[in-house]
Amino acid sequence: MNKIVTEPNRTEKRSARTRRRLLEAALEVFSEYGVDATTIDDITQRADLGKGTFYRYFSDKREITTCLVEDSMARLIAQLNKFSIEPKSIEDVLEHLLNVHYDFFVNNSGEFVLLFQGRLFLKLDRRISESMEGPFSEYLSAIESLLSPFVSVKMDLLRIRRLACAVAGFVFGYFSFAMVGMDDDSIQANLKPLRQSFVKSMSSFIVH
Amino acid sequence: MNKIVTEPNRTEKRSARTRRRLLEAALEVFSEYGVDATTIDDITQRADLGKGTFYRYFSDKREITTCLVEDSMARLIAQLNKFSIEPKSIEDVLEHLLNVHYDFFVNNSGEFVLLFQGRLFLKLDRRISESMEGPFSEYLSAIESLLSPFVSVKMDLLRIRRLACAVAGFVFGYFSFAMVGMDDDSIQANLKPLRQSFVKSMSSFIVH
DNA sequence: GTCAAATGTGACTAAACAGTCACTATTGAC
DNA sequence: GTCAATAGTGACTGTTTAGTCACATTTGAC
Repeated sequence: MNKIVTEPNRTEKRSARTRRRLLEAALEVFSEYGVDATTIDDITQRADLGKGTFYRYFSDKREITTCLVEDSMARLIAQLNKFSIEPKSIEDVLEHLLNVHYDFFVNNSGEFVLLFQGRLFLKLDRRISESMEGPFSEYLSAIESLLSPFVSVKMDLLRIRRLACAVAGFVFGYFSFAMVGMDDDSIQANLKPLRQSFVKSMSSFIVH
Repeated sequence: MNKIVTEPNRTEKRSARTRRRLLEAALEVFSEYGVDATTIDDITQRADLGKGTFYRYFSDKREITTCLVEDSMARLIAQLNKFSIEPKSIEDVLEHLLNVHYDFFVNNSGEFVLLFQGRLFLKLDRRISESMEGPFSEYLSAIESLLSPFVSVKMDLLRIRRLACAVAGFVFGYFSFAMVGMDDDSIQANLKPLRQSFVKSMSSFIVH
């Protein structure tokens, strides 16, 4: 048998690079103007490509948005599953959850608007959102998996899902308010003590 | 001097009613499709009025959005300033804050999308958001006023504003996640214990 | 080099939408 | 009732944007 995966040639490299440029440009303009307000021309102009090139890679704005959301979610979930030290308690897990979210959005601030709007629009614009149930569902499942080893078997799945909602809601909501009118240092200085308090609240909520 | 405020005649009543119908219709479609995705035709069709009628009362979508936001904010702030019992401690105030937000969004779920998107879009679509700095600023000030009698004089304004951001962020963020896939009873049953924990965290954050 | 296959392009068409305006309907004053 | 003033209307125009396609450019095979 010949090798199935061949070395990518120049054409394939160019194609992959163009696709990447489109995705990067879309993320940029989405975070500047918002997903809804962004046009295809905004994306191709930012990417310094012709408009026709966009339609060679994506059928419409919904599709590129879905790609970006899935990619962002996959990276966020990967971070959630990567521990620097093995968690010993539910407090460790919660600290980890908040740390990962914080780091993720500080290092990828563009993703914040994308994921947050995507989530909020679930019940709004069906055209874009239907294809996003998947990634967000996986996201909540990932949080559930992290928590489940530390909660009693008696605790039902609904309760864990609710906790996942609360953690995610706290982080997203706090960021959405803090990011307006606060510099990075302020956010960090402020979130730290709140985070500790929040971990304690959440823990006591779980253990009931 | 004659009375300045005369009894409204039929024409004035009709005019007021039409304006109200437009505002109600706009709130409905905003919460269904999102503010950005809504067109003027969506609003007038929902209100069962001609398109021209819209432009008789509002210059564009930005203006009717601003009206709705200001109105919602005024009612939310009024609720914040109305206590059933005099607060005796910072815990009482925080409980009150969370209760008011909860009741407000349960009874006016359409407003949730409006205020939340409005807030989030502050840094996105300048065309709509610039006129909203005011209401949201007043909102944060209202929260500050409630808290200030109970915090030490040493506590700076920035810290209070941050707490206001955290409270608002928590409530908005939690709702945004909880409202998808949770019925009203679930939200209520779930938010209550979380709310108590959150009040304790916040209190300790304030007293340092 | 030649030719074929793939990628890139922007002028073009079609559709959606904002905003206008000459007209109709309703109301108030008499 | 008449007339004037105000409210309501939807077909119309101009603008913006999505999506297409005939052509240009780049690459791979030979």
